[in-house]
Amino acid sequence: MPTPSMEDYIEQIYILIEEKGYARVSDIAEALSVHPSSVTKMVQKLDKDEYLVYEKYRGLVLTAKGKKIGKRLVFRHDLLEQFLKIIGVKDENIYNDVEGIEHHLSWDSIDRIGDLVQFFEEDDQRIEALLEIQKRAGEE
Amino acid sequence: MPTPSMEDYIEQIYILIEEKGYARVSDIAEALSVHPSSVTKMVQKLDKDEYLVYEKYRGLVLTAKGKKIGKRLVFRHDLLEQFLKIIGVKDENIYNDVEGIEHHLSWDSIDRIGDLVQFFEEDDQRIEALLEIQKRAGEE
DNA sequence: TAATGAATTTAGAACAGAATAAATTTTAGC
DNA sequence: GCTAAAATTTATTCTGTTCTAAATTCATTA
Repeated sequence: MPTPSMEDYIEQIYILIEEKGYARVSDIAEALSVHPSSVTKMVQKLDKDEYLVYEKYRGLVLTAKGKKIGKRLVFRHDLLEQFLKIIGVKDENIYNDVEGIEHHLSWDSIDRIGDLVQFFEEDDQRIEALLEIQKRAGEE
Repeated sequence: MPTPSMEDYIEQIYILIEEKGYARVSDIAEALSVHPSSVTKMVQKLDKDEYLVYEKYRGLVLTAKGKKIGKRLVFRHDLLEQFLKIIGVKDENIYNDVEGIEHHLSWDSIDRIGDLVQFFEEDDQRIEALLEIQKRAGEE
């Protein structure tokens, strides 16, 4: 099992490769707001645990295992963003909150939140009713 | 600002004092599944930061600041438990998930989740509809 | 193809939180 | 009050992640 920090790296590497075809140390460092030397160290660990294949100075490629996990992590991240957006959390809080909680929810919870998103997407009146409650709560 | 770990301790101390009138090092250790020596160290830090007053070997009392925060933390924890329960997360996952995410959500998100709980409590049909979606999703 | 600047890696230290083991203090039973 | 057991504390070590600073490798271009 990857640690939360390892998940951050795998997720970000997956996104970078999806977007640009490759993931350089410096890109990863920038995206995660850490120093390049931290990336190198973590990438060595991810190689040892076989989430990716890393060649010193040359770059890295996700393994099948790494890709599979990366894909799920990105899905989870996006779902949580969607969820917070739907229930009306301010944009400025969404990214940090998702970043904080994504590593700490069971897949059971993720699936239930998926159903919940579905629930609201299926019928606009539900969101309307929720907004109504928020207006009421805000006035108190 | 307390760190997540500090929040765990403050929250648990608040609960113990609420339940039994006091919080011994060994009770805190047991409740948080850490060793007593770790509790001592953290309690010293919480004393320095004025969340509580600690007297070596004798015990501790929350300050006004500690009580106020403890109360909010317990409220937040309970709300998140309620939320996961409502959306159908299995009991066996609820505690760990709440424990994991409670320290990482903005109060904006907490408030929106509060509204959401309200939304479902207000009308049983809403929960029914959600259950329906879950049944459907489970069959696929 | 040699030099320079950019990117990467290594080595070592910091930091937070927790563990272990040993020492100290408190509490209970006699 | 004294002693044994329980609770607590101290001192030290460990783990995981990050940082800094220095060394190395790579890439460009002249």
